[in-house]
Amino acid sequence: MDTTNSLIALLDSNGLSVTRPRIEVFKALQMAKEPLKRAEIVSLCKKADRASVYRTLDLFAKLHITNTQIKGWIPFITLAEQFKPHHHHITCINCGQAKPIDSDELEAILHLSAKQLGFTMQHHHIELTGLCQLCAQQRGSQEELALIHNHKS
Amino acid sequence: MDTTNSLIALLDSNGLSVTRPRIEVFKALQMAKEPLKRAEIVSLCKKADRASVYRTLDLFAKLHITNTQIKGWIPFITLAEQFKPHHHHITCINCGQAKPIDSDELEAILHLSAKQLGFTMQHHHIELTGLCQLCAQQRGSQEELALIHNHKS
DNA sequence: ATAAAATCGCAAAAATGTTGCATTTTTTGC
DNA sequence: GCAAAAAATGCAACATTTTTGCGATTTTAT
Repeated sequence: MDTTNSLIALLDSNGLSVTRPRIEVFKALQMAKEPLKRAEIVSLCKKADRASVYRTLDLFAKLHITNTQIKGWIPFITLAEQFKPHHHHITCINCGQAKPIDSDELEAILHLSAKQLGFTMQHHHIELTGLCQLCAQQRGSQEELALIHNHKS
Repeated sequence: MDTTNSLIALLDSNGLSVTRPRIEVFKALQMAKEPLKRAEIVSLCKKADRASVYRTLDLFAKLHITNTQIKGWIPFITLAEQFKPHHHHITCINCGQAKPIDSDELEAILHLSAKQLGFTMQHHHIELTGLCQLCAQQRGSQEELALIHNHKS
């Protein structure tokens, strides 16, 4: 799941345009597993002009969308924590098994809902619990069993 | 008082030559009250070639003579604490007045002494106390006074 | 859909950083 | 001190990175 929506929200809330170069730079940073040099970002963003990438990175730094660290004189860039791709989990209350939920639609609707309330969402945390398929089946059997017992008694 | 001696000691102890560009870069950093860009150091060091300055700054960073911090994509350089110019004090034990002592000869002889013992001095701390001129005079008078009293008694 | 505002792409220039090698400087061992 | 050896410099060309102005395009808001 990507966090593009939070980028869009932030640009929006600052009166800045949501443009293709900005999205592309953002996605390049999201894909990257390591900090990137600006030159690397330039070559990753094939559809964006070099100047635009530089301008975008300046902007991202000012908005604290990115962080910068230095390695051998060269600045390397990473997304700030709240912009890194993330996902949520649903946990089975019976067996404890957890599975990731990774849905762009979910993210989108959260942002949209917030926006409709006049908020710009910065961050969110979601906990889901339930019964996994297997546990649901087993519990079903147990209930049948209980039913039979009840009839007997 | 400068700390050039500690630079020389460090270069020496690493089998590195003490050259004019290295001294010049070091002094430029010493004079500077703010962190400097490499390009700024280049133009401050008029007698040293640009390439030498860059090579020297690489060296200084490796030897931890300098520290680097980033400001808007650009790395800025400062001397590490132990290489910053410093001075000592002498404090009057009577009135508490302190005055700075700022002597290259003092620094030099400390380094020399250490070297003669087979050491490469990295750091030092010196405390001097004494009587300032005024307090010395006053105490002189008091002693005369005490002397008179003693004679009387 | 349209006008206004924001941003882009381009291309040229400036600034910054790097490299190989002949020459010079520094160090070392008498 | 001096000569030989080792280390580092300066030079000059080159490579890379970054900036800039401006007309064209895209985005936003009505």
